[in-house]
Amino acid sequence: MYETKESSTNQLNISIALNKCPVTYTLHKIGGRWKPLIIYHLTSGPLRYGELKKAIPAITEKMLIQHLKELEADGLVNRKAMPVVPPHVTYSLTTSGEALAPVLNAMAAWGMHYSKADVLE
Amino acid sequence: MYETKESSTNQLNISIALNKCPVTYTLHKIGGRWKPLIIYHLTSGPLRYGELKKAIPAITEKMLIQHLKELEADGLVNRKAMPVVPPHVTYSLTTSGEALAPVLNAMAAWGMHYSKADVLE
DNA sequence: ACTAGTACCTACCAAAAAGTATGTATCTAT
DNA sequence: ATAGATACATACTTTTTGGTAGGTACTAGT
Repeated sequence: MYETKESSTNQLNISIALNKCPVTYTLHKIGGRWKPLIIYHLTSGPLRYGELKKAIPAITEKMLIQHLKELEADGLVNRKAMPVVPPHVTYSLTTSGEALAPVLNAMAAWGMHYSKADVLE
Repeated sequence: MYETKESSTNQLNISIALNKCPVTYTLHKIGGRWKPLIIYHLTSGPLRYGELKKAIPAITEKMLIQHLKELEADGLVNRKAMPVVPPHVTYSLTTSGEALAPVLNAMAAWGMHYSKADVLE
């Protein structure tokens, strides 16, 4: 009939793909719904949490902060908190975050070229 | 307490992100677990279904064919079936699929550089 | 005492992506 | 008649990602 494995291979497969393919690795780091946009906005300089929120109106605070935490944990983004009240926190790209520029440019170029009349799908 | 919206904004947000960000668009096209690997294997020339399967042992047939269908629908991959028995089907990159090369190269370069001692996470 | 401002946190739920198991068609060779 | 080869299809489940709704802390200003 139908038996299910105790532990799925999902996590395993992630690391297989990560190990086999540096592209998958990169994809894994920038692959959240709003991560490219966040990184893009930070390329022109550090921004405060609230400024990022304003720059990406459709994002919820939960997703914004979740993505920021992940980007920070992945070493792409720096968080700098000033111990004042009300809080003042700025986010900026790290060296490896800035090194993504050529990647993002290549992706943007391809995307702009091949998304003609296709975006509304 | 807890009320739920009739229709979630998930789909809406996808298209917002896609429209705002060509990088997100590109990400959307190559963003399946095994898609980069599939595309990579096709860069050296057309392959049969079974050859792709052998090239990526960890992938299940369901995911392989699902990704191939999506890549085909997205215009990145061509499917050519010979009406013989047993079936003989080859997959190859389209022009836009081949145009991903610089994107994948940039991603691979970044990935290889920044994944040192990090892959085992 | 109360409100405003900033940057979060958390419990819960929904939707999407990935994985498991099994089945199908067709012809050739045995 | 049966098995082998090839390229799928499909029903169902699990895992991950994203969204909703609400709350917190801390101080300054009124």
